Amino acid sequence: MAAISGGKTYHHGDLRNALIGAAVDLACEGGPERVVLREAARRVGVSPTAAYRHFEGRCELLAAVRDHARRALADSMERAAARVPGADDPALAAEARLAAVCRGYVAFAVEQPGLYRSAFGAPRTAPGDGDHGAEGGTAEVRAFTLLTDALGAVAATARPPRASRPAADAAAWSAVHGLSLLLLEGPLRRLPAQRRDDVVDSTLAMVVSGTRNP
Amino acid sequence: MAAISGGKTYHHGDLRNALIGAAVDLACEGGPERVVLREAARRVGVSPTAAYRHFEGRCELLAAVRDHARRALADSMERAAARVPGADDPALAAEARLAAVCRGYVAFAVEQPGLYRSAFGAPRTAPGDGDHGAEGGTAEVRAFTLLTDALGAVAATARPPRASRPAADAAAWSAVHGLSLLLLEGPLRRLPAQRRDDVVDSTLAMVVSGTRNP
DNA sequence: CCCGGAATGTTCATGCGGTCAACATCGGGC
DNA sequence: GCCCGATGTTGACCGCATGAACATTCCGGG
Repeated sequence: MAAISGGKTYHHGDLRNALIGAAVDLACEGGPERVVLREAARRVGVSPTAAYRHFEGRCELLAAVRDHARRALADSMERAAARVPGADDPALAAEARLAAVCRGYVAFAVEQPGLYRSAFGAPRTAPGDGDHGAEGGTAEVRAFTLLTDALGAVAATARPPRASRPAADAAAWSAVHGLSLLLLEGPLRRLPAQRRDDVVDSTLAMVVSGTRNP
Repeated sequence: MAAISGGKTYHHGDLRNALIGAAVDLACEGGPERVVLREAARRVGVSPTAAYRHFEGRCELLAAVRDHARRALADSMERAAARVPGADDPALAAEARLAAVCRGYVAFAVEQPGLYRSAFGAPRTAPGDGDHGAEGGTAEVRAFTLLTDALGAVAATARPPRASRPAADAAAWSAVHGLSLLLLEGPLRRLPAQRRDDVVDSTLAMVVSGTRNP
């Protein structure tokens, strides 16, 4: 059995998930650099090296955290989008949804800084190790899919139907991602909440405007 | 004397700068996380703890690297701006300069990834230490000033002269910063060079468009 | 010209983290 | 009921940040 038996046995039963949980907590508390094998093991009440039975090493644990963080980010975006009331004008509705999705993105970054910072970034621990994990192209990041779809919907309703948006998706993503990081660890951190809203609004305006106009 | 005497004396003569130099090299090679006191000391040919006579600790060394990186970034932007030919139409000239400044920004990030990544980010080493160093507001980052000025020039030549750009500067900065990071360590890394240019163009178009339109 | 303190480096020691190898224990399949 | 493989544990090694005590050098009085 792999259940949660009360008494602590020699074998944990679900160490892998327990470690991931602890690692996620660590990431929430202090970002990816805080995710430390020994500490995660300590929290689970297991010896420092037990993790190696379930992960290649720290990198792989971080990768698990990263996946969790990406899922959580996408969830935040979907929740934000779900809250926007429908509109009659499809164009307006599309724009509202785009804005909501973006807000959900930034909101997650601001509310879960540690987790957000763990969501991206190549596995960069050893100096000369490319990432051997998966991560094919830009896909597989649901957050990106959500953004792209919302963007596509706006473009589809544009007055002169836009034909090619060569890389407009990436541009929009750049904006929200950059904004998030500037707010989190960049020079925009420690910005009074109200000014922060201004900045967010400005950026979203830029994104929407850039989507609507050629 | 504090010069570069040939024979190695007990006293180095200019250890501080030598260490900064080594640290900058390290940052170039592997980003901020590669900046390690012991390695820098090793490269300079000095004992591991000698650095403590010149820096509080690793954080302060990193701060020195960060300042260097920011200067280099701003230089890259200025160089890029200096290369754009003048135009007759002041509005077009302003837009061209804005684009050039942004390109200089992204170019630096792509050409000097390690250094670029060292240029921002709060000094985050110990879990619970806010940064005690300076870093007042958003100022003092010459790169930001360059961007803001270029942006202001575009806004000034806009057909309906824009009155308030509440935080449009930050929006533009978000775009270039986010783009840089996505290209560097985000899902846009390992993008073929040509597609990369598309993405850059798209983003700049969004920035300019957002500046021109309400 | 000589001396003593202040700078600047060095050595030694502590503690944390990643990772490996050898050993212990448990859980099932035969 | 026994044996093997999966899962944990101990112990050890190495690199790094950092602090304390000691060594060397420089420089400004006297």
